[in-house]
Amino acid sequence: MSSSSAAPAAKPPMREALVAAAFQLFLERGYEQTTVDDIAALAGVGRRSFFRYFPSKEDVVFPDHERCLADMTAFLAAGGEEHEPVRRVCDAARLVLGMYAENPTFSVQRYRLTKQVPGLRAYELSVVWRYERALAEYLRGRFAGRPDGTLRADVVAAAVVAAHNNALRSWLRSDGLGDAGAAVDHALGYVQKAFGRGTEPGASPVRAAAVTAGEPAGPGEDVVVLVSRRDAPLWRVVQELETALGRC
Amino acid sequence: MSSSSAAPAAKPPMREALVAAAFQLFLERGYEQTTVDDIAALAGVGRRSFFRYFPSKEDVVFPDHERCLADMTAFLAAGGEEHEPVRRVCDAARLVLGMYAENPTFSVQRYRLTKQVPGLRAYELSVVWRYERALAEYLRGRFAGRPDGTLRADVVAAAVVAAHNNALRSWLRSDGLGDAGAAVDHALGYVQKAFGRGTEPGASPVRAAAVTAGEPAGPGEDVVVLVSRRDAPLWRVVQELETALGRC
DNA sequence: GGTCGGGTGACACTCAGTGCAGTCTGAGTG
DNA sequence: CACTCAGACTGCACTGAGTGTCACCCGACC
Repeated sequence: MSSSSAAPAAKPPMREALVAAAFQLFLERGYEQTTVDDIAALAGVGRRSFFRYFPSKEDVVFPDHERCLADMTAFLAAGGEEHEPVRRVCDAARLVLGMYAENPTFSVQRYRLTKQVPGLRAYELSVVWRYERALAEYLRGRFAGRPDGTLRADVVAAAVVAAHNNALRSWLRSDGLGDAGAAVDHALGYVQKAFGRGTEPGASPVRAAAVTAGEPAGPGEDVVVLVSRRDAPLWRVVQELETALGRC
Repeated sequence: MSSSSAAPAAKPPMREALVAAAFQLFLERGYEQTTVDDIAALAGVGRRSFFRYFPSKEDVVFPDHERCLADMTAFLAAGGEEHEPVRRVCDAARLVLGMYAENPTFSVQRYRLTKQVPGLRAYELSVVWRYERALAEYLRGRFAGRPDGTLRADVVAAAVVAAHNNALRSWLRSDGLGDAGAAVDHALGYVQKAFGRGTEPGASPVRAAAVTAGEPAGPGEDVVVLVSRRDAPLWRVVQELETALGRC
Protein backbone atom coordinates (compact mmCIF):
# COMPACT_ATOMS: atom_id res chain seq x y z
CA MET A 1 0.00 0.00 0.00
CA SER A 2 1.15 3.56 -0.53
CA SER A 3 2.44 5.55 2.40
CA SER A 4 -0.60 6.90 4.21
CA SER A 5 -0.37 10.67 3.93
CA ALA A 6 -3.14 11.35 6.45
CA ALA A 7 -1.46 10.28 9.66
CA PRO A 8 2.31 9.92 9.49
CA ALA A 9 2.46 10.13 13.27
CA ALA A 10 4.59 7.67 15.15
CA LYS A 11 3.19 4.40 16.40
CA PRO A 12 3.33 4.69 20.21
CA PRO A 13 1.38 7.94 20.61
CA MET A 14 -1.68 6.60 18.82
CA ARG A 15 -3.65 7.72 21.84
CA GLU A 16 -2.38 11.26 21.35
CA ALA A 17 -3.16 11.04 17.66
CA LEU A 18 -6.74 10.13 18.43
CA VAL A 19 -7.06 13.02 20.87
CA ALA A 20 -5.61 15.44 18.34
CA ALA A 21 -7.86 14.21 15.55
CA ALA A 22 -10.90 14.34 17.82
CA PHE A 23 -10.28 17.91 18.94
CA GLN A 24 -9.55 19.06 15.41
CA LEU A 25 -12.93 17.75 14.28
CA PHE A 26 -14.77 18.86 17.40
CA LEU A 27 -13.52 22.40 16.95
CA GLU A 28 -14.37 22.67 13.29
CA ARG A 29 -17.66 20.75 13.21
CA GLY A 30 -18.81 20.47 16.78
CA TYR A 31 -18.93 17.48 19.07
CA GLU A 32 -22.25 15.97 18.09
CA GLN A 33 -21.61 16.47 14.39
CA THR A 34 -18.48 14.33 14.66
CA THR A 35 -18.83 10.57 14.68
CA VAL A 36 -16.33 8.14 16.09
CA ASP A 37 -15.77 6.88 12.56
CA ASP A 38 -14.70 10.37 11.53
CA ILE A 39 -12.15 10.55 14.34
CA ALA A 40 -10.77 7.11 13.63
CA ALA A 41 -10.56 7.82 9.92
CA LEU A 42 -8.69 11.08 10.46
CA ALA A 43 -6.29 9.37 12.84
CA GLY A 44 -5.79 6.65 10.25
CA VAL A 45 -7.00 3.77 12.39
CA GLY A 46 -9.99 1.52 12.43
CA ARG A 47 -13.10 2.46 14.30
CA ARG A 48 -12.63 -0.48 16.64
CA SER A 49 -9.23 0.78 17.71
CA PHE A 50 -10.74 4.00 18.99
CA PHE A 51 -12.69 2.06 21.57
CA ARG A 52 -9.56 0.16 22.49
CA TYR A 53 -8.05 3.42 23.74
CA PHE A 54 -11.14 5.18 25.04
CA PRO A 55 -14.13 3.38 26.50
CA SER A 56 -16.52 6.01 25.16
CA LYS A 57 -16.62 9.00 22.88
CA GLU A 58 -16.72 11.34 25.87
CA ASP A 59 -13.50 9.94 27.30
CA VAL A 60 -11.41 11.34 24.48
CA VAL A 61 -12.25 14.81 25.77
CA PHE A 62 -10.79 14.07 29.21
CA PRO A 63 -7.77 11.96 28.38
CA ASP A 64 -5.73 12.70 31.50
CA HIS A 65 -8.26 12.70 34.30
CA GLU A 66 -7.83 9.04 35.01
CA ARG A 67 -4.16 9.50 35.71
CA CYS A 68 -4.80 12.64 37.75
CA LEU A 69 -7.37 10.87 39.87
CA ALA A 70 -4.88 8.11 40.54
CA ASP A 71 -2.30 10.72 41.51
CA MET A 72 -4.72 12.33 43.91
CA THR A 73 -5.65 9.10 45.67
CA ALA A 74 -1.99 8.19 45.91
CA PHE A 75 -1.23 11.62 47.36
CA LEU A 76 -3.94 11.25 49.97
CA ALA A 77 -2.97 7.71 50.82
CA ALA A 78 0.70 8.59 51.14
CA GLY A 79 0.78 11.64 53.39
CA GLY A 80 -0.86 9.94 56.29
CA GLU A 81 -1.85 11.44 59.58
CA GLU A 82 0.70 14.11 60.23
CA HIS A 83 -1.02 16.92 58.33
CA GLU A 84 -4.14 18.85 59.14
CA PRO A 85 -6.97 17.12 57.19
CA VAL A 86 -8.62 20.16 55.59
CA ARG A 87 -5.27 21.53 54.59
CA ARG A 88 -4.42 18.17 53.09
CA VAL A 89 -7.46 17.96 50.83
CA CYS A 90 -6.86 21.52 49.69
CA ASP A 91 -3.38 20.49 48.63
CA ALA A 92 -4.88 17.50 46.84
CA ALA A 93 -7.21 19.82 44.96
CA ARG A 94 -4.23 21.84 43.83
CA LEU A 95 -2.98 18.73 42.07
CA VAL A 96 -5.97 18.90 39.75
CA LEU A 97 -5.32 22.53 39.02
CA GLY A 98 -1.78 21.58 38.12
CA MET A 99 -3.04 19.21 35.46
CA TYR A 100 -5.16 21.97 33.93
CA ALA A 101 -2.32 24.46 34.11
CA GLU A 102 0.05 22.13 32.29
CA ASN A 103 -1.76 22.71 28.98
CA PRO A 104 -3.60 26.02 29.19
CA THR A 105 -4.67 26.12 25.55
CA PHE A 106 -5.94 22.58 25.61
CA SER A 107 -7.78 23.21 28.86
CA VAL A 108 -9.43 26.33 27.49
CA GLN A 109 -10.52 24.55 24.32
CA ARG A 110 -11.98 21.73 26.36
CA TYR A 111 -13.73 24.19 28.65
CA ARG A 112 -15.45 25.90 25.73
CA LEU A 113 -16.48 22.53 24.39
CA THR A 114 -17.92 21.18 27.61
CA LYS A 115 -19.67 24.46 28.26
CA GLN A 116 -21.90 24.07 25.24
CA VAL A 117 -22.37 20.31 24.95
CA PRO A 118 -24.76 18.96 27.58
CA GLY A 119 -23.46 15.43 27.23
CA LEU A 120 -19.93 16.53 27.99
CA ARG A 121 -21.05 18.58 30.95
CA ALA A 122 -22.72 15.49 32.36
CA TYR A 123 -19.59 13.47 31.81
CA GLU A 124 -17.46 16.11 33.47
CA LEU A 125 -19.77 16.01 36.46
CA SER A 126 -19.12 12.32 36.90
CA VAL A 127 -15.39 12.99 36.75
CA VAL A 128 -15.60 15.77 39.31
CA TRP A 129 -17.74 13.52 41.46
CA ARG A 130 -14.97 10.95 41.61
CA TYR A 131 -12.51 13.57 42.80
CA GLU A 132 -14.98 14.70 45.42
CA ARG A 133 -15.51 11.14 46.58
CA ALA A 134 -11.78 10.61 46.88
CA LEU A 135 -11.49 13.69 49.08
CA ALA A 136 -14.54 12.74 51.11
CA GLU A 137 -13.30 9.21 51.70
CA TYR A 138 -10.00 10.53 52.96
CA LEU A 139 -11.73 12.97 55.27
CA ARG A 140 -14.10 10.31 56.53
CA GLY A 141 -11.07 8.37 57.61
CA ARG A 142 -9.54 11.36 59.32
CA PHE A 143 -12.81 12.42 60.95
CA ALA A 144 -13.75 8.94 62.08
CA GLY A 145 -14.89 9.04 65.66
CA ARG A 146 -16.01 12.63 65.62
CA PRO A 147 -19.72 13.14 66.22
CA ASP A 148 -20.67 14.14 62.69
CA GLY A 149 -17.63 12.74 60.97
CA THR A 150 -19.13 11.65 57.68
CA LEU A 151 -21.31 14.72 57.42
CA ARG A 152 -18.37 16.96 58.04
CA ALA A 153 -16.26 15.03 55.56
CA ASP A 154 -18.84 15.25 52.80
CA VAL A 155 -19.49 18.93 53.34
CA VAL A 156 -15.83 19.88 53.44
CA ALA A 157 -15.08 17.83 50.33
CA ALA A 158 -17.93 19.48 48.46
CA ALA A 159 -16.82 22.92 49.59
CA VAL A 160 -13.24 22.31 48.52
CA VAL A 161 -14.32 21.08 45.10
CA ALA A 162 -16.69 24.00 44.66
CA ALA A 163 -14.05 26.54 45.59
CA HIS A 164 -11.51 24.91 43.33
CA ASN A 165 -13.91 24.82 40.41
CA ASN A 166 -14.96 28.40 40.99
CA ALA A 167 -11.42 29.61 40.66
CA LEU A 168 -10.57 27.20 37.87
CA ARG A 169 -13.54 28.23 35.79
CA SER A 170 -12.92 31.91 36.13
CA TRP A 171 -9.35 31.25 35.03
CA LEU A 172 -10.56 29.23 32.04
CA ARG A 173 -13.07 31.92 31.18
CA SER A 174 -10.22 34.40 30.97
CA ASP A 175 -8.54 32.15 28.37
CA GLY A 176 -5.93 31.02 30.86
CA LEU A 177 -4.30 34.41 31.18
CA GLY A 178 -4.20 35.19 34.90
CA ASP A 179 -2.47 33.33 37.69
CA ALA A 180 -4.53 30.23 38.22
CA GLY A 181 -2.55 29.13 41.25
CA ALA A 182 -3.16 32.35 43.13
CA ALA A 183 -6.89 32.28 42.35
CA VAL A 184 -7.23 28.73 43.61
CA ASP A 185 -5.16 29.50 46.68
CA HIS A 186 -7.46 32.36 47.51
CA ALA A 187 -10.59 30.25 47.01
CA LEU A 188 -9.26 27.36 49.04
CA GLY A 189 -8.14 29.75 51.72
CA TYR A 190 -11.72 30.80 52.10
CA VAL A 191 -12.78 27.21 52.68
CA GLN A 192 -9.95 26.60 55.10
CA LYS A 193 -11.04 29.63 57.09
CA ALA A 194 -14.58 28.35 57.24
CA PHE A 195 -13.73 24.78 58.24
CA GLY A 196 -10.13 25.00 59.31
CA ARG A 197 -9.70 23.68 62.78
CA GLY A 198 -12.57 21.74 64.12
CA THR A 199 -13.02 19.77 67.27
CA GLU A 200 -10.23 17.57 68.51
CA PRO A 201 -10.67 13.83 68.93
CA GLY A 202 -10.09 13.91 72.68
CA ALA A 203 -13.69 12.79 73.29
CA SER A 204 -13.91 14.89 76.40
CA PRO A 205 -17.51 15.63 77.39
CA VAL A 206 -16.71 19.25 76.72
CA ARG A 207 -14.75 20.73 73.90
CA ALA A 208 -14.16 24.34 73.05
CA ALA A 209 -12.10 25.92 70.32
CA ALA A 210 -11.32 29.43 69.28
CA VAL A 211 -11.96 29.92 65.59
CA THR A 212 -11.77 32.81 63.23
CA ALA A 213 -15.10 33.55 61.63
CA GLY A 214 -15.39 32.96 57.90
CA GLU A 215 -16.37 36.53 57.18
CA PRO A 216 -13.49 38.52 55.81
CA ALA A 217 -15.55 41.48 56.98
CA GLY A 218 -15.17 43.22 60.30
CA PRO A 219 -12.63 42.63 63.02
CA GLY A 220 -13.62 41.42 66.47
CA GLU A 221 -15.43 38.55 64.79
CA ASP A 222 -13.48 35.86 66.63
CA VAL A 223 -15.88 33.43 68.21
CA VAL A 224 -15.63 30.51 70.54
CA VAL A 225 -17.55 27.39 69.66
CA LEU A 226 -18.26 25.12 72.58
CA VAL A 227 -19.73 21.68 72.22
CA SER A 228 -20.81 19.96 75.34
CA ARG A 229 -22.71 16.84 76.16
CA ARG A 230 -25.89 17.79 77.86
CA ASP A 231 -25.08 15.64 80.86
CA ALA A 232 -21.68 17.21 81.44
CA PRO A 233 -21.31 18.91 84.86
CA LEU A 234 -21.59 22.66 84.63
CA TRP A 235 -18.33 23.37 86.42
CA ARG A 236 -16.54 21.24 83.84
CA VAL A 237 -18.10 23.24 81.06
CA VAL A 238 -17.13 26.57 82.58
CA GLN A 239 -13.60 25.31 83.19
CA GLU A 240 -13.19 24.33 79.58
CA LEU A 241 -14.70 27.59 78.46
CA GLU A 242 -12.29 29.62 80.58
CA THR A 243 -9.25 27.90 79.14
CA ALA A 244 -10.54 28.45 75.62
CA LEU A 245 -11.19 32.11 76.28
CA GLY A 246 -8.03 32.54 78.25
CA ARG A 247 -5.53 31.35 75.69
CA CYS A 248 -4.48 33.71 72.90
CA MET B 1 -59.77 -5.48 18.71
CA SER B 2 -60.21 -7.51 21.86
CA SER B 3 -59.79 -5.85 25.21
CA SER B 4 -56.07 -5.75 25.88
CA SER B 5 -55.52 -7.80 29.01
CA ALA B 6 -51.96 -6.57 29.56
CA ALA B 7 -52.63 -3.00 30.54
CA PRO B 8 -56.20 -2.17 31.47
CA ALA B 9 -54.98 0.99 33.19
CA ALA B 10 -56.78 4.22 32.54
CA LYS B 11 -55.73 6.45 29.69
CA PRO B 12 -54.46 9.59 31.35
CA PRO B 13 -51.83 8.04 33.63
CA MET B 14 -49.89 6.44 30.82
CA ARG B 15 -46.83 8.15 32.21
CA GLU B 16 -47.36 6.43 35.55
CA ALA B 17 -47.95 3.15 33.77
CA LEU B 18 -44.61 3.46 32.03
CA VAL B 19 -42.86 4.24 35.30
CA ALA B 20 -44.50 1.28 37.00
CA ALA B 21 -43.65 -1.07 34.16
CA ALA B 22 -40.08 0.20 34.05
CA PHE B 23 -39.48 -0.30 37.76
CA GLN B 24 -41.07 -3.71 37.74
CA LEU B 25 -38.66 -4.83 35.05
CA PHE B 26 -35.67 -3.00 36.51
CA LEU B 27 -36.18 -4.70 39.85
CA GLU B 28 -36.60 -8.17 38.49
CA ARG B 29 -34.02 -8.08 35.66
CA GLY B 30 -31.84 -5.09 36.32
CA TYR B 31 -31.61 -1.81 34.51
CA GLU B 32 -29.23 -2.70 31.71
CA GLN B 33 -30.94 -6.00 31.02
CA THR B 34 -34.18 -4.15 30.33
CA THR B 35 -34.69 -2.54 26.95
CA VAL B 36 -37.03 0.29 26.20
CA ASP B 37 -39.00 -2.11 24.04
CA ASP B 38 -39.56 -4.32 27.06
CA ILE B 39 -40.91 -1.43 29.08
CA ALA B 40 -43.19 -0.22 26.33
CA ALA B 41 -44.46 -3.73 25.67
CA LEU B 42 -45.26 -4.32 29.34
CA ALA B 43 -47.05 -0.99 29.53
CA GLY B 44 -48.99 -1.94 26.42
CA VAL B 45 -47.82 0.95 24.26
CA GLY B 46 -45.55 1.33 21.30
CA ARG B 47 -41.87 1.90 21.73
CA ARG B 48 -42.18 5.32 20.14
CA SER B 49 -44.64 6.45 22.79
CA PHE B 50 -42.12 5.84 25.54
CA PHE B 51 -39.92 8.56 24.13
CA ARG B 52 -42.89 10.88 23.93
CA TYR B 53 -43.12 10.82 27.72
CA PHE B 54 -39.45 10.49 28.61
CA PRO B 55 -36.64 11.94 26.55
CA SER B 56 -34.33 9.10 27.54
CA LYS B 57 -34.33 5.76 29.28
CA GLU B 58 -32.73 7.31 32.36
CA ASP B 59 -35.50 9.86 32.77
CA VAL B 60 -38.05 7.22 33.67
CA VAL B 61 -36.08 6.61 36.86
CA PHE B 62 -36.43 10.25 37.96
CA PRO B 63 -39.93 11.11 36.84
CA ASP B 64 -40.59 13.93 39.31
CA HIS B 65 -37.32 15.82 39.47
CA GLU B 66 -38.26 18.18 36.71
CA ARG B 67 -41.28 19.37 38.62
CA CYS B 68 -39.33 19.58 41.87
CA LEU B 69 -36.64 21.66 40.24
CA ALA B 70 -39.29 24.02 38.93
CA ASP B 71 -40.77 24.23 42.43
CA MET B 72 -37.40 25.08 43.88
CA THR B 73 -36.63 27.84 41.41
CA ALA B 74 -40.11 29.25 41.95
CA PHE B 75 -39.58 29.12 45.72
CA LEU B 76 -36.30 30.96 45.45
CA ALA B 77 -37.64 33.51 43.01
CA ALA B 78 -40.73 34.17 45.13
CA GLY B 79 -39.40 34.74 48.63
CA GLY B 80 -37.32 37.72 47.75
CA GLU B 81 -34.99 39.68 49.96
CA GLU B 82 -36.56 39.52 53.38
CA HIS B 83 -35.01 36.21 54.47
CA GLU B 84 -31.47 35.38 55.41
CA PRO B 85 -29.86 33.88 52.25
CA VAL B 86 -28.26 30.75 53.70
CA ARG B 87 -31.38 29.98 55.64
CA ARG B 88 -33.36 30.41 52.45
CA VAL B 89 -31.38 27.91 50.41
CA CYS B 90 -31.55 25.44 53.28
CA ASP B 91 -35.32 25.73 53.15
CA ALA B 92 -35.18 25.23 49.41
CA ALA B 93 -33.17 22.05 49.92
CA ARG B 94 -35.85 20.80 52.27
CA LEU B 95 -38.25 20.95 49.34
CA VAL B 96 -36.26 18.23 47.63
CA LEU B 97 -36.32 16.11 50.74
CA GLY B 98 -40.08 16.51 50.78
CA MET B 99 -40.31 15.01 47.33
CA TYR B 100 -38.29 12.00 48.43
CA ALA B 101 -40.30 11.62 51.62
CA GLU B 102 -43.58 11.60 49.74
CA ASN B 103 -42.90 8.10 48.42
CA PRO B 104 -40.43 6.40 50.75
CA THR B 105 -40.65 2.98 49.16
CA PHE B 106 -40.23 4.35 45.67
CA SER B 107 -37.31 6.49 46.79
CA VAL B 108 -35.60 3.55 48.43
CA GLN B 109 -36.04 1.37 45.37
CA ARG B 110 -34.62 4.09 43.17
CA TYR B 111 -31.72 4.59 45.56
CA ARG B 112 -30.76 0.94 45.38
CA LEU B 113 -31.00 1.07 41.63
CA THR B 114 -28.89 4.16 41.14
CA LYS B 115 -26.34 2.89 43.64
CA GLN B 116 -25.40 -0.02 41.44
CA VAL B 117 -25.90 1.31 37.91
CA PRO B 118 -23.13 3.70 36.89
CA GLY B 119 -25.18 5.25 34.14
CA LEU B 120 -27.94 6.16 36.55
CA ARG B 121 -25.47 7.57 39.04
CA ALA B 122 -24.13 9.83 36.30
CA TYR B 123 -27.61 10.92 35.41
CA GLU B 124 -28.43 11.63 39.03
CA LEU B 125 -25.33 13.76 39.26
CA SER B 126 -26.58 15.95 36.44
CA VAL B 127 -29.91 16.31 38.23
CA VAL B 128 -28.24 17.22 41.51
CA TRP B 129 -26.03 19.64 39.64
CA ARG B 130 -29.08 21.53 38.39
CA TYR B 131 -30.37 21.88 41.93
CA GLU B 132 -26.98 23.12 43.04
CA ARG B 133 -26.85 25.63 40.21
CA ALA B 134 -30.29 26.91 41.12
CA LEU B 135 -29.17 27.48 44.70
CA ALA B 136 -25.89 29.03 43.62
CA GLU B 137 -27.58 31.41 41.20
CA TYR B 138 -29.90 32.58 43.93
CA LEU B 139 -27.02 33.10 46.32
CA ARG B 140 -24.98 34.90 43.68
CA GLY B 141 -27.80 37.36 43.42
CA ARG B 142 -28.01 37.80 47.17
CA PHE B 143 -24.25 38.02 47.62
CA ALA B 144 -23.72 40.39 44.74
CA GLY B 145 -21.51 43.21 45.86
CA ARG B 146 -19.74 41.28 48.58
CA PRO B 147 -16.02 40.79 48.01
CA ASP B 148 -16.09 37.10 47.11
CA GLY B 149 -19.76 36.90 46.23
CA THR B 150 -19.71 34.22 43.57
CA LEU B 151 -17.14 32.14 45.40
CA ARG B 152 -19.14 32.28 48.56
CA ALA B 153 -22.34 31.46 46.68
CA ASP B 154 -20.84 28.43 44.95
CA VAL B 155 -19.28 27.08 48.13
CA VAL B 156 -22.40 27.50 50.23
CA ALA B 157 -24.58 25.91 47.55
CA ALA B 158 -22.24 22.94 47.33
CA ALA B 159 -22.14 22.59 51.10
CA VAL B 160 -25.92 22.71 51.37
CA VAL B 161 -26.34 20.08 48.68
CA ALA B 162 -23.68 17.87 50.24
CA ALA B 163 -25.24 18.10 53.68
CA HIS B 164 -28.70 17.44 52.30
CA ASN B 165 -27.49 14.43 50.34
CA ASN B 166 -25.55 13.09 53.29
CA ALA B 167 -28.66 13.02 55.43
CA LEU B 168 -30.89 11.88 52.59
CA ARG B 169 -28.64 8.98 51.70
CA SER B 170 -28.32 7.77 55.25
CA TRP B 171 -32.10 7.87 55.47
CA LEU B 172 -32.41 5.93 52.22
CA ARG B 173 -29.81 3.43 53.38
CA SER B 174 -31.98 2.75 56.42
CA ASP B 175 -34.88 1.87 54.09
CA GLY B 176 -36.68 5.10 54.88
CA LEU B 177 -37.34 4.18 58.49
CA GLY B 178 -36.04 7.07 60.57
CA ASP B 179 -37.08 10.68 60.57
CA ALA B 180 -35.68 12.10 57.36
CA GLY B 181 -36.74 15.63 58.20
CA ALA B 182 -34.84 15.65 61.48
CA ALA B 183 -31.73 14.22 59.88
CA VAL B 184 -31.73 16.84 57.15
CA ASP B 185 -32.43 19.59 59.66
CA HIS B 186 -29.42 18.50 61.64
CA ALA B 187 -27.17 18.35 58.58
CA LEU B 188 -28.33 21.71 57.28
CA GLY B 189 -27.94 23.14 60.75
CA TYR B 190 -24.31 22.23 60.57
CA VAL B 191 -23.91 24.14 57.32
CA GLN B 192 -25.84 27.09 58.66
CA LYS B 193 -23.54 27.17 61.65
CA ALA B 194 -20.51 27.14 59.41
CA PHE B 195 -21.73 29.79 57.00
CA GLY B 196 -24.87 31.04 58.57
CA ARG B 197 -24.75 34.53 59.90
CA GLY B 198 -22.03 36.64 58.63
CA THR B 199 -22.07 40.14 59.90
CA GLU B 200 -25.48 40.43 61.45
CA PRO B 201 -26.57 43.72 62.95
CA GLY B 202 -28.69 42.57 65.88
CA ALA B 203 -26.59 39.55 66.69
CA SER B 204 -26.34 38.68 70.32
CA PRO B 205 -22.77 38.03 71.46
CA VAL B 206 -23.81 34.63 72.73
CA ARG B 207 -26.03 31.98 71.30
CA ALA B 208 -26.67 28.47 72.50
CA ALA B 209 -28.87 25.74 71.16
CA ALA B 210 -29.67 22.23 72.24
CA VAL B 211 -29.45 19.80 69.36
CA THR B 212 -29.85 16.10 68.98
CA ALA B 213 -26.80 14.38 67.56
CA GLY B 214 -27.23 12.71 64.18
CA GLU B 215 -25.93 9.35 65.36
CA PRO B 216 -28.81 6.97 66.00
CA ALA B 217 -26.37 5.08 68.23
CA GLY B 218 -26.21 5.43 71.94
CA PRO B 219 -28.43 7.48 74.22
CA GLY B 220 -27.02 10.40 76.14
CA GLU B 221 -25.70 11.77 72.85
CA ASP B 222 -27.56 15.05 73.22
CA VAL B 223 -25.14 17.92 72.97
CA VAL B 224 -25.29 21.64 73.48
CA VAL B 225 -23.60 23.83 70.95
CA LEU B 226 -22.67 27.24 72.19
CA VAL B 227 -21.29 29.98 70.02
CA SER B 228 -19.93 33.02 71.72
CA ARG B 229 -18.02 36.04 70.63
CA ARG B 230 -14.65 36.00 72.25
CA ASP B 231 -15.22 39.41 73.79
CA ALA B 232 -18.52 38.47 75.44
CA PRO B 233 -18.52 38.77 79.24
CA LEU B 234 -18.17 35.43 80.94
CA TRP B 235 -21.23 35.82 83.15
CA ARG B 236 -23.32 36.39 80.03
CA VAL B 237 -21.98 33.19 78.51
CA VAL B 238 -22.73 31.14 81.58
CA GLN B 239 -26.20 32.63 81.80
CA GLU B 240 -26.97 31.64 78.22
CA LEU B 241 -25.50 28.22 78.82
CA GLU B 242 -27.65 27.64 81.89
CA THR B 243 -30.84 28.43 80.05
CA ALA B 244 -29.88 26.11 77.21
CA LEU B 245 -29.04 23.30 79.62
CA GLY B 246 -31.99 24.05 81.83
CA ARG B 247 -34.75 23.60 79.30
CA CYS B 248 -35.90 20.06 78.47
C1' DG C 1 11.50 -22.06 9.45
C1' DG C 2 7.88 -22.48 12.99
C1' DT C 3 5.15 -20.57 16.41
C1' DC C 4 3.28 -17.75 19.83
C1' DG C 5 1.10 -13.44 21.43
C1' DG C 6 -0.31 -8.70 21.23
C1' DG C 7 -2.11 -5.10 18.53
C1' DT C 8 -5.09 -4.31 14.63
C1' DG C 9 -8.96 -4.19 11.17
C1' DA C 10 -13.38 -5.80 9.25
C1' DC C 11 -17.85 -7.46 9.99
C1' DA C 12 -22.04 -8.22 12.44
C1' DC C 13 -24.95 -7.25 16.10
C1' DT C 14 -27.71 -4.79 19.97
C1' DC C 15 -29.89 -0.94 21.51
C1' DA C 16 -30.89 4.12 22.37
C1' DG C 17 -32.80 7.82 20.12
C1' DT C 18 -35.02 10.39 15.98
C1' DG C 19 -37.74 11.47 11.79
C1' DC C 20 -41.56 10.41 9.10
C1' DA C 21 -45.76 8.82 7.45
C1' DG C 22 -49.94 6.66 8.26
C1' DT C 23 -53.91 5.56 11.57
C1' DC C 24 -57.29 6.09 15.03
C1' DT C 25 -60.32 8.86 17.87
C1' DG C 26 -62.95 12.37 19.59
C1' DA C 27 -64.58 17.11 19.36
C1' DG C 28 -66.52 20.70 16.79
C1' DT C 29 -69.29 22.25 12.64
C1' DG C 30 -72.18 22.42 8.52
C1' DC D 1 -75.18 12.47 9.80
C1' DA D 2 -71.10 13.52 7.10
C1' DC D 3 -67.02 16.20 7.16
C1' DT D 4 -62.90 17.76 8.96
C1' DC D 5 -59.41 18.99 11.92
C1' DA D 6 -56.18 18.22 15.82
C1' DG D 7 -53.87 15.44 18.76
C1' DA D 8 -52.20 11.12 20.30
C1' DC D 9 -50.57 6.68 18.95
C1' DT D 10 -48.19 3.15 15.99
C1' DG D 11 -44.84 1.07 12.88
C1' DC D 12 -40.87 1.54 10.11
C1' DA D 13 -36.54 2.93 8.80
C1' DC D 14 -32.36 5.14 9.88
C1' DT D 15 -28.14 6.97 12.48
C1' DG D 16 -24.67 6.26 15.70
C1' DA D 17 -22.49 4.40 20.06
C1' DG D 18 -20.67 0.47 21.93
C1' DT D 19 -19.48 -4.79 21.95
C1' DG D 20 -18.14 -9.53 20.53
C1' DT D 21 -15.79 -12.22 17.30
C1' DC D 22 -12.57 -13.69 14.11
C1' DA D 23 -8.96 -13.33 10.86
C1' DC D 24 -4.69 -11.05 10.11
C1' DC D 25 -0.13 -9.11 10.52
C1' DC D 26 4.22 -8.61 12.59
C1' DG D 27 7.84 -8.83 15.72
C1' DA D 28 9.89 -11.96 19.24
C1' DC D 29 11.49 -16.07 20.63
C1' DC D 30 12.83 -21.16 20.10
